[in-house]
Amino acid sequence: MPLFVRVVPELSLDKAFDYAVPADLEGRDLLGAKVRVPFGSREIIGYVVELLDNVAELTEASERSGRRKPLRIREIAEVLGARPVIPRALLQLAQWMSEYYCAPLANCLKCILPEAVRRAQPGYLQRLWVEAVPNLDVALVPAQLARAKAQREAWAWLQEHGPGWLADYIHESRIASAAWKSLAEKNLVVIRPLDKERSPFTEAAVPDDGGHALNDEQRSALALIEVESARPRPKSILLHGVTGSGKTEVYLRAIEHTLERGRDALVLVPEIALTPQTVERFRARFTGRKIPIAVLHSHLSTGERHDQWQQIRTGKARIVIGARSAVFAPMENLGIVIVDEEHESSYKQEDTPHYHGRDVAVMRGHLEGVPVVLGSATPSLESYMNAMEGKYLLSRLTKRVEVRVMPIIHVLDLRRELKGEVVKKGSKPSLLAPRLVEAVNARLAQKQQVIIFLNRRGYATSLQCPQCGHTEMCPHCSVPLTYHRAAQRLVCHLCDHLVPAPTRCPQCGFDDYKYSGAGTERVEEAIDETFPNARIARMDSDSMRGKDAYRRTLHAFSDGLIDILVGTQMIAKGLHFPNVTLVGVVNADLALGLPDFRASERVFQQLMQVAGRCGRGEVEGEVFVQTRTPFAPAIQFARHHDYDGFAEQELDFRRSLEYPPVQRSILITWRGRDEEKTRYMAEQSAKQIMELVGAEAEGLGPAPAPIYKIKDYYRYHLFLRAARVMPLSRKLRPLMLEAEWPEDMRVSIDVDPVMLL
DNA sequence: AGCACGCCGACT
DNA sequence: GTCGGCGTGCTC
Repeated sequence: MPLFVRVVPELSLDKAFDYAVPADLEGRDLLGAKVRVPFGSREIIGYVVELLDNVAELTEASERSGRRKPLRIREIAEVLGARPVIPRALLQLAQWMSEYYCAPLANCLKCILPEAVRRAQPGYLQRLWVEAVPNLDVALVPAQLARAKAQREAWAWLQEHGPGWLADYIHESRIASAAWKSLAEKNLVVIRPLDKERSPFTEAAVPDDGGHALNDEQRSALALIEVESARPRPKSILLHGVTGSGKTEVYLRAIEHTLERGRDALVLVPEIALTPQTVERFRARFTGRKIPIAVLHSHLSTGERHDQWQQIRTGKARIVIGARSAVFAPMENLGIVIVDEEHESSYKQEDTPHYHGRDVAVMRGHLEGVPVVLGSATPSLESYMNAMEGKYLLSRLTKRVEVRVMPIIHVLDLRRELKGEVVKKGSKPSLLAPRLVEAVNARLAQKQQVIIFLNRRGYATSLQCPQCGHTEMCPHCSVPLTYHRAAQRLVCHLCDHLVPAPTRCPQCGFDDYKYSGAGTERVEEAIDETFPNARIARMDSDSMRGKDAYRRTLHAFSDGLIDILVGTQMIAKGLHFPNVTLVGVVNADLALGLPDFRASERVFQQLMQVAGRCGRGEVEGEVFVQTRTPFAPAIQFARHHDYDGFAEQELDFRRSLEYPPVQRSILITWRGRDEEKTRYMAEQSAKQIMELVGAEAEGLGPAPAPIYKIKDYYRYHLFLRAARVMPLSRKLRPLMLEAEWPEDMRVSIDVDPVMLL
């Protein structure tokens, strides 16, 4: 019987507090329970994260703070709910994350319990709404607040932004809640709880597609999963299947098998792939059989999320489909985890804790004794290496279903293709090589469809003066501004800084300013000119602002109302259009130039991914890749559809430089407004870190980050490499969590970083 | 996070 | 003098 428990408060407080268990609560299942506890002069909500059996275990803090008055241990006031809100396995998972990713436990618990669920007490769908008292003589107010600066600011904020959610305003305006409350007490504003409305779930009936016969490869993949499911300590399985090889069918069968065994299934997909299309595929198979499916994605309202979560927690949902954070779905009867497109970098969370959905999934599977299936046409080198070393099992699907062949990939060397071209004064250089144009025309003539792909990030249109070479930079970030033609503006992609596009060069005054580069806008325009009779649509995050725009464009394309689809990443993923027979890649070089050791891997993955978009129907597909570096390994191996070849050579490269996955890595970033101070802090604490880790890790830096400044914060990196992460994390964690940094200095620690910018 | 405590400047 | 705003520190 535990005498004491450790509780993490439901506050943005990265600490745990110990409480005594009163006699009347003995025998209750407390681990993971939501509790009400006394806290200073008030009572708060918290979660029991540990059971302590004797006094000796009580707060190590009592030793540290021992010099002061002895610690008083108070009792739990109440246990909320009949059983713990956090399933045991998830609590363990949070504890592992906290250690591995060097993050506060409270922070990891937040990942596990969605906001909507944590706030879920009586008025769980209510939030505080603030608005000015109507019919107030606005002119008189400032005088009334003459002595209250913060309240004046809050009042001004409200005048400017109108009524809104109090929590949002406190956050955005950085004016403390006290000021707002004072305004309310002075009857200048009204703060009241308001329902955040919940939209009903639209459930269209979908016919059961019954499933297709499996080919030999699919059958053996399934067999492997089934055998593994039966083991007490199953290994994770890497399912390497080329695009169009029927991975999804294998998932569906594996899920069926799991359900038959009376267990539930969790499916993770990348955020961008979590489209109605994807979910349909699962619903088609299972809803007909009355198997409830829960979906978790970022666009759910608070209420919807809460509902879905409860469905899962109470065991009603048998299948859960969701993006990264769904890895924490509170299932208690888990039988299998599937991570589709496991190589996707969107599985990595960009803020603390910097966890990787795929890796957390693998750990969850390990903790719960269930197999984790990692699927991809282009596995990450991390997973590939794990498979080669026997840490994961490997299953392969090398053939496309229904005897469809892989598309032929033509590499067009732009340096040659466009050589003969004379760029006339005042005209723009061609974007598409004549051979590509010819091929597109041929396909259009046969009433087939075409996808033109370009990488927006690398290919953003920066503004360069043809006379002096001056490039307009963002004043707050060290990146060039991007030209948006429709709005005639220059925009920063990092901080959204926005200025009207200048008509003359700010540097030398040159007034025949040409906008170079080729964003989707420019490509669409060029394609319009080149193929005047084709119906063209553009798809990128700018043109797809509306909620429905995405779906409608895809429908139009699928119905054959569009001939050429131009777009970014968005159209590279998982779309299935049998009539697409040609894919053009405007420029494959972009990402190769990035200061990131994974650049080559990304280019390869992207090319394979895009190539997979065509030849999914009866007619053989064809891919044209334009590049100025035709002999780059990423391009050559992609051309031959040779994943293994690429992986092996890339792994050699990583081995020679001791980069991940051969060595593991941790990236520490210092950010500060003052350039000198930031550099100094980085150097000082880097020195401290290197002393601490000793020979265990090798450190590169501290050095200015590749993107030196973002939103007016200067950034310094320290890149640590080591054979193993956990020992390093254990050493770094206390240092990172306990260190006190000067005001306006932020430090982040990223274990297994994906982006090094 | 929120709530005490305490300092400080502005007014009955 | 004293009232209320706002900075600091602490909560098992």
